[in-house]
Amino acid sequence: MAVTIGEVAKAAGVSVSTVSRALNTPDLVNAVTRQRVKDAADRLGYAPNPAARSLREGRTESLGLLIPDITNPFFPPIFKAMQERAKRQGYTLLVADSDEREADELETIAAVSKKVDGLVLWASMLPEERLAELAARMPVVLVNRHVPGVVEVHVSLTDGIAQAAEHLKAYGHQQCVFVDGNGNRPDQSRSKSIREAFDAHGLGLIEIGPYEPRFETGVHAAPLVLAHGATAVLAHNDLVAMGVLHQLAALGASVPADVSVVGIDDTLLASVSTPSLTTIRIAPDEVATKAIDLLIGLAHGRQPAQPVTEVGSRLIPRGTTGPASRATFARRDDA
Amino acid sequence: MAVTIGEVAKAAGVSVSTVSRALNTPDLVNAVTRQRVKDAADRLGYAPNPAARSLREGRTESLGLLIPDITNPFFPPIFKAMQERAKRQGYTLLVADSDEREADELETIAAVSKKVDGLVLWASMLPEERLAELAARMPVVLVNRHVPGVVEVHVSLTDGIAQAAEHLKAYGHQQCVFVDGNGNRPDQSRSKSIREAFDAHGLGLIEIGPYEPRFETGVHAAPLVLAHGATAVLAHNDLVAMGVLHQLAALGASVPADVSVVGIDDTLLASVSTPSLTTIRIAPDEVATKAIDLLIGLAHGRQPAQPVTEVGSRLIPRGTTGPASRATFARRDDA
DNA sequence: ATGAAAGCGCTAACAA
DNA sequence: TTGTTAGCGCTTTCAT
Repeated sequence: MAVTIGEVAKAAGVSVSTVSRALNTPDLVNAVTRQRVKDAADRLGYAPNPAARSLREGRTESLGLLIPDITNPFFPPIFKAMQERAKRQGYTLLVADSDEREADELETIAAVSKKVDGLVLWASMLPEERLAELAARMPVVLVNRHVPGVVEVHVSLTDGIAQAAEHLKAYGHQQCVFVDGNGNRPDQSRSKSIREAFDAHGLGLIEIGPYEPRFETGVHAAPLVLAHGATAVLAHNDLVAMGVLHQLAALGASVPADVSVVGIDDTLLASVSTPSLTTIRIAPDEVATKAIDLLIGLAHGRQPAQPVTEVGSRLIPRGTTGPASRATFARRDDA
Repeated sequence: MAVTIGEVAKAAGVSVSTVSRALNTPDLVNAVTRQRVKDAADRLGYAPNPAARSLREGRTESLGLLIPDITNPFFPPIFKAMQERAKRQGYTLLVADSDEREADELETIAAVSKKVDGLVLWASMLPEERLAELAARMPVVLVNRHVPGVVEVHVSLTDGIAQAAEHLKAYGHQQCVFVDGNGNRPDQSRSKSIREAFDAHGLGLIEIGPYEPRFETGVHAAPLVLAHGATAVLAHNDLVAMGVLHQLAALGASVPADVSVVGIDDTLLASVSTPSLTTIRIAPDEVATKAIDLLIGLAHGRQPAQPVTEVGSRLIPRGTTGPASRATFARRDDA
């Protein structure tokens, strides 16, 4: 067992309460005693036992983050930023991956909830009532789910999508395809805001899906894009976009000469693809900071003024978008 | 505060020790009492307070995993597999990202070590003595670091590299470039085993680097590959390989017709690239399982028979490797 | 300014 | 088979 407060007390020739005070509320102890205690603590390599402290205080100084799938390259930067932010405020961040399965998510929450002071639930699969219940029992911040009365950070793609529409319009595109990869996840369909933005810019939009947000979805979608005679594709996310790029190449269509492609998320995939992928970026640091700050606030009993915090997005133009081809690939094929 | 063992005891009309026993060592209590206790516990939604249990038991039922950078797509599957494995044995896995900075790593270890029963340190940046010290104080499993006497899982690229050499040889390649992206990380240079394997197969090998393991390293390396007249590249990892692919395309060289490219790690990048990337795979589940099992063993006082456990690798042939071009790209350029 | 002691929730002696 | 109780390490009254 490690060194305890009692041993420090003995070494410094004071009582345990003095040690506790010297370390936690230094103003309450005489300067020389304080120094003596601190020296002893350093010398012995004392560190408070978090379990004892938690038991006494009823707080763990830890936060939990539940995400659907850490292998989705969208999440690691988020986690990293949250961990950073939490650490700066003296909290440890505990991540858990729910694998997008409701049962696993429940199990994980059960296992983790008692070990943390609050939870960030990202795109939870749980039904609304369950989330409401949970939020009534402990501090909870939802991301990309909406439950009335529960604190939420809402990642809005509106700006990024509008910019994408404008970008494609400026390049002369007229007919686009949106590859929906939302499956049947709650509260997250991107379809509506995309339709609105494209309508507003007078761009033709064909939606296909919903499918699962996988590479193969993009592969599947690519020939449909050509068949529809569209010159641009907006994919559900970067991974799907990569599938589109892959299959367009296999079909002999070049990007962006024949077809322009836009992703969503600005993951590592976007920057390493060839050509590099035009995509819509949500500032991971901003979401992370807001969610963590809100959660720590809740853990300290501070309810935010607004239950919903918005985080914006923007287009990152890269190499997969360009002028619309005069003849669509399909028609050119006929020639 | 949540429901305690005392409340369950009262509800069931028994003492707290009976509740504890009914839940932890059911054989020690009368069947009907046991049932009564369990019912009461369920009804009240009782879950033991982990802080109290930890304090009492001296164990946390948590494990820590320290990795250099979670945004490296190599790690998420590892984490996921470890979390899975740990969960199955009743442990919570706590990941922390050290950002490849020794100071951060130390700080993180300080923050986390008291909250867990043991640590998996992946490619730690700490000096050997520090690791030895730490391992003397608590259960530690090293991955990709070697410190005498400390339990270690060693990921061996030997098999995968040998298969890559054989694969390239069979395709008629004669001159290859290895892009070293190891920087100055301890114990992890891939150079030696690569040289040995290529020598053994009579393949010419030019090493460039060491650089940092980044996309830009691959971009930088691509023209050098052509300048050396090589027809194949083995990159430090998939990310570097992606850089090579990107820049080869920019230089007008096609893959695999002009140059074959092999990565290492078999990350998501490899499967989504165009063409898909031939790479060397280390089974993430195997490393994860071994490391976690070893660590849990140590936490229970079981020293492994062998301090070092080996995990192998194998080549995953995909679309970036093919027959060597008769004329190298550089020479063809002269024509 | 400092010390003594209670008590957070739990498990495991020890008693009965 | 069950109950009583000590004690894990810590913070915080309450005294002094």
